[in-house]
Amino acid sequence: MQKKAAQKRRATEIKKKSASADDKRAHVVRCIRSLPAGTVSSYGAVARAAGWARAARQVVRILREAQGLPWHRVVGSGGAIRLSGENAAEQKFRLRMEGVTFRGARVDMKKHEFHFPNLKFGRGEKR
DNA sequence: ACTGTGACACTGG
DNA sequence: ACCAGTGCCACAG
Repeated sequence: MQKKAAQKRRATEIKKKSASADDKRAHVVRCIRSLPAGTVSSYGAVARAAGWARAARQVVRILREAQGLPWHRVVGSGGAIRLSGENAAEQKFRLRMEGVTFRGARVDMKKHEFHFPNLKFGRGEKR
């Protein structure tokens, strides 16, 4: 049975290396999917909610790559639309369709920011 | 290995 | 309100 033990050891070692990044991605995806229509969140907030503080840019990457996500519900801090041209228009359009209101060029966060419930991924560090 | 780039965030003028 | 500078993580060249 040493063979089996060895196999297991190898497996856990591999997991130790690759697992975390993938898990984090999964958490981010889940957070985004959990955004109710008519609400928004920010890149940084999503990252923290997923237990991956300071990974706002990775959230962006995921938003672009992953399919079937309510990408339009994620904006920059303060409710700023960070896309440009057609994309920005598209996002604003979709948000408005869901009843989201704007204050000038940005989403009215007071009214629509979504506060993630305490999910227990891994404590998002503080700064 | 180093540099540049990105749908970012935060601080300080 | 607008801009730099800095920090951040991942990926492409």
